[in-house]
Amino acid sequence: MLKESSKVKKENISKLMVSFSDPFRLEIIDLMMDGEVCVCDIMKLTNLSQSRISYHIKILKEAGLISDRQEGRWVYYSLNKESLFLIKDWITSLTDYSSNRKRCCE
Amino acid sequence: MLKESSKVKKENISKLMVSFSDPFRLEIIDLMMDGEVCVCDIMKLTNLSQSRISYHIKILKEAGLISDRQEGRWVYYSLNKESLFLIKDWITSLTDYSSNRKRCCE
DNA sequence: ATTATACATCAAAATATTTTGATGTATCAA
DNA sequence: TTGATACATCAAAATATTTTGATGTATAAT
Repeated sequence: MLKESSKVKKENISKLMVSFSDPFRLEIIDLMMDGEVCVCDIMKLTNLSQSRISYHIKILKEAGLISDRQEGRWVYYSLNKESLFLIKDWITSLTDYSSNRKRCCE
Repeated sequence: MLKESSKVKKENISKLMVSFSDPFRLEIIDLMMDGEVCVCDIMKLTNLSQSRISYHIKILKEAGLISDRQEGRWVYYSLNKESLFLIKDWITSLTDYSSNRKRCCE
């Protein structure tokens, strides 16, 4: 079980996981593997509507999974590696459990 | 971008991510860090109703995140490490991107 | 056989998320 | 300063997920 001190982290994890839970967001994340993208890139590459993309981008941003950088009329989005490492650490903590004891109903 | 050959894997990832996207499921997963648990364990430790727990367990199971083992009247659930490694690998592939080129609108 | 326990399943209701199309804002080019 | 581009935001509609309470099934104890 996670310690009390990791409660804040756990809430982050929860938001990050939600941000991963939509197939279109996974597609957008996938596009960002190759580097920065702007909304118009995503439109061309996915055929999703502009407002639909903006909506999903917002969720990814609020979860802290992506960062943005404006340059003129364009906004470039890219994956936030720190968040990815946070998730990786959390998954690792799950795989590292060792005991296998039964505790059921007794 | 993921290769064509990893399409099936990608669908798995999607389901796994959805299974992580509910705070109560995260709690249940958290409990399983210490080893096997049965529904009655989870009931005691979380105060969620039995059918509610069964519902979430079902989603975790269908995503392949947990395995079950029946023993008499009890069903023991535990984390499926292979799935966890699958996710970890996918996250790693995201953190490993190197280029940072702009491709926007040109 | 009867009863209790542990859990699954179901349908309806409650709730949350996503999509759509319209409108708004900032930047830039002519 | 007009018009076009790039994107954000909004409210309503569409859709999906979650919760609830009831019922079902298998196992096991009496």
